Amino acid sequence: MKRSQPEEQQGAAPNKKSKQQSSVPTLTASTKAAQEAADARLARELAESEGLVLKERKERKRDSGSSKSRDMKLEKGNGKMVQQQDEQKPTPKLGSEDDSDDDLIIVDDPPPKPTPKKSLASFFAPKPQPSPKLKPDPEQKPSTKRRPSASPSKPSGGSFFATSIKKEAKSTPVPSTSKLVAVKPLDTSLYEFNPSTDVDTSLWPGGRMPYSFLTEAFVIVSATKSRLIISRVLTNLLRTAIELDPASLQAIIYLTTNRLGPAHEKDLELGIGSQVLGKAIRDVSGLTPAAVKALSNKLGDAGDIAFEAKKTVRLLVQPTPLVCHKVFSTLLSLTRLKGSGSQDRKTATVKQLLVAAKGEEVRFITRTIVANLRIGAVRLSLLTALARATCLSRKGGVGEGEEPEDEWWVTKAERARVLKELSAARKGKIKVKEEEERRVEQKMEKAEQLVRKVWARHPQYGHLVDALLADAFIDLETRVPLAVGTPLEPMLGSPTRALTEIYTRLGQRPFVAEAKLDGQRGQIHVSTTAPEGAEESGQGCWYDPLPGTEGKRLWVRVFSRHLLDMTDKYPDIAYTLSALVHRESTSAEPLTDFILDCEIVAIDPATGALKTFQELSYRSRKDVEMGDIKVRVGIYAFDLMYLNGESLLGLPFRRRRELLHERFAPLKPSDVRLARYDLVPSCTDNDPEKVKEFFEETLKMKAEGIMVKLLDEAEVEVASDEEEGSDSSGSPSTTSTSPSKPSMKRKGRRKVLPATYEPDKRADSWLKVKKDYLEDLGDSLDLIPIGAWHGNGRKASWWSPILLGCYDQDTGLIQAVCKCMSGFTDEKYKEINVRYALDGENTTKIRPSEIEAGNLKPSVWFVPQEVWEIRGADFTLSPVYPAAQSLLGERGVSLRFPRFVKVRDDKGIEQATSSEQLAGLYERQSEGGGGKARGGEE
DNA sequence: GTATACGGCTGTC
DNA sequence: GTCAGACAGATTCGG
DNA sequence: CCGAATCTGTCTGACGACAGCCGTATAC
Repeated sequence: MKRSQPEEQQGAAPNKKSKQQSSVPTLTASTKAAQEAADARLARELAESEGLVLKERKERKRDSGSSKSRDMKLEKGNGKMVQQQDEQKPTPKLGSEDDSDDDLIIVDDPPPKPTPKKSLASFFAPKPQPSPKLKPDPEQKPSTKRRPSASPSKPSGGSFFATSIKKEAKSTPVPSTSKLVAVKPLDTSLYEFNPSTDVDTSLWPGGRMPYSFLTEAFVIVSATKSRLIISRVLTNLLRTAIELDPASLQAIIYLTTNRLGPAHEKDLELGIGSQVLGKAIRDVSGLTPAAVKALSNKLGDAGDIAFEAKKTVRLLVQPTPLVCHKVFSTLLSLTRLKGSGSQDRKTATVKQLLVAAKGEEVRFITRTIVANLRIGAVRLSLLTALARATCLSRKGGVGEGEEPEDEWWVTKAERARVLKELSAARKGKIKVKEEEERRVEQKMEKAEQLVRKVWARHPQYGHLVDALLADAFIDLETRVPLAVGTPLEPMLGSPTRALTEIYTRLGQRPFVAEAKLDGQRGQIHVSTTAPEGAEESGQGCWYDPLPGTEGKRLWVRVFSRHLLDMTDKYPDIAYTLSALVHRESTSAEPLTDFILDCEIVAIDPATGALKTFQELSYRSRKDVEMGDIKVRVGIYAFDLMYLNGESLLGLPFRRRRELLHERFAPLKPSDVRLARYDLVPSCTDNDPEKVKEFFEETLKMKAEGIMVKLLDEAEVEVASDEEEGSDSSGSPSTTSTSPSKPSMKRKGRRKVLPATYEPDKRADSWLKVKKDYLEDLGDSLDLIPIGAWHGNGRKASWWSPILLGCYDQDTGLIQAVCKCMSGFTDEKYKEINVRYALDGENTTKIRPSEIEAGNLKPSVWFVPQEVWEIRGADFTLSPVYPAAQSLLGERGVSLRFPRFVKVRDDKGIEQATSSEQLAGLYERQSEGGGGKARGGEE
């Protein structure tokens, strides 16, 4: 790849010789790649310094005087450690700077970076009081409601800290954690909170942020639903990291977003789920499987279970505190455990973590391990927090103590002014509405927008964080640019319930309707000059033209919808692109690099007919060789985000589409082993009849429906009701002569719909109309609820999912068809709980003989008695559900995307959808006819 | 020791 | 993929 | 005119069917 181009430098100025100021280090392709490599290296090093891969650790230790001697123990059997923990009895000596006598992995390396100063803290900080209240914040309405106690583990009332710490203090002689508590709680107002004085770092091991500190933030965050509070806590958390332990920032971010690295990085699977973890919990706590099971039914969350289970365990020895960056690198190291015996080693490590974790740490480390943090904050909350934290605690770009007031930086002085204003306002002294605060808020919002924008185009925390730490927001977009080789978040469409809704949403603005093919989304990156460093780091792949074919040597990388790297799943795609680039190489402007958005669909290589999604999924996923491809695919392109060194994201769809059609005409390689390349079928005629025809056509080719895309930016009225199209087309400045009826509530606000490519947005300028959204087209069945499982998390007190069956009229048996958990309101769940109460007469522990359910084992069986209408998208051939199996052969029929619609009071179980009907519906579907498929209706 | 069946995890929609 | 629930902010209504 | 009620946009989490992959336990 060439020099990185500032993306979206408006006006498509064709030639931009890298105009970066030399003073602003930019993240060019090369540095970026180098960066990725460095990331990887760092990760490796971290991991190697851990107990698992440890090699030269001893040596290093010896050098650095402060070492602990026991690492070796770890080296032989991790599994033993747990036991040892329990048995050792030396009393922990608090605060002695060598306080780790026991040496679970995750501890104690001397800090890699100079320790942040922390002296001040001890002066200003009053004694840490262990009860930072979750107080409603001064400038916000007091909406600090706790979550309903549906998740039973949550502290109910009172300060959680206070209680948890008290307990801790009781059970352990030395309440070391209480010393780590923030002197001001993390939900302190942003204007008041000041990491360098308000956090007691005196016990931070080596100056690194302890895991318990992070956990505190988690506790507060998960105790509230208020986004404002969440954002504030996360902001303060990141600020303390930036100011006191920047080296941990990345680890902290990954830990709170519950990821181990960028999505597109390979081999980041933990391979640990609730089962493996359950075993670890049993081992550590000594509880019986039954006891754990009971907890599980009650709590419905792995972390809560671990927390409860661990309560019963008394450790004689206080484990050394966990530290954020170590926890992270330990998790990363789990990722690398492969091969025979790896399972045991993994559980051993997990057990060590569990043993080392204290109190709330147990809950969250467990959730982290099963990749379900349930904190009410993921990516987006974190990005805003990161932006705000950078505004408030910026590191880069300024010298020590310097605080220039500029458009980004929120200085101490400004914060003080806001505080003053707020307190004055509270006393009623000022009429003016918090001007100062508004100004500062706007500053931070601007920063949020920027960070989100940059993220969407380059979703990689490592790069983002480094860039922010180095130079905050200055030229951020060019330093962390859209780049070939790094995926961008895909643009999404918003669901649309009816074809007519297109016009109420878009008026008469010109649009294109495209077939929404049923395959797998692909984001294809191609370059004739690979991004530097890409090869070493194993990203993407060079493809030489296949022997005997025309092609061009190309570097290719393919990403999935969630940005996972699936390059080696589709070599046939790479070769096709090679042929395509070769074809264009004689044109005036040959293709050098580009990013395509497309759908990859299984096809019949002979006829080119599209095949079903299920058939696509038969394709192997790893290291596919051209020789043994069994499932042929076609590439159906629908958008172009980058072309020959320039980002096209800022162009209207009309232009992007033109470029796509001009430069990327269909290609049917003569070599059948290659993928076909085509443009997605589309219809530019906006006449409602034509659109409807097209929609039906797409159904015939086994598409799910259509995507409707606005061609040019437009200002549209948000529809009042039926008022649409007819008038709203022309001048946008309708000034609304208070439209028609005064009774109409909304008088139609106007809003701008961009036709640009908006990564990571479910934009209203893309509308997806799927057949199963449509009232009269999708498949709906009438099924009998026959069993259920205990719900998890939010649904821990309900039955969820619920097993459903159809009625086999020949045998009178009820055959399981699918599970269903979507479409129920909380109200409905309550009703279900009443009717199918665990000890009531409508449930049984053992399977009623009239139910046929294969190997499925729900927690309860329902006595069949009612019929529910269930909607789904497609029928699938199922290896696990017995429905209609006798009629179809080896496999039964099940339903894709099942959801509850309503109860059919008018039907008895004999009138439920029958096995025959099911079989019929499946067969009709595979014949390819669309059409109405409604079971059980007379 | 090798071949096979199975359970668990992850990722696609 | 599906869905419902929840918060926050914008808009409208009621007095 | 202001506060309450209502609507909208956006985010979050709780789970569906299936497929392949991987490690482990079992059979030969």
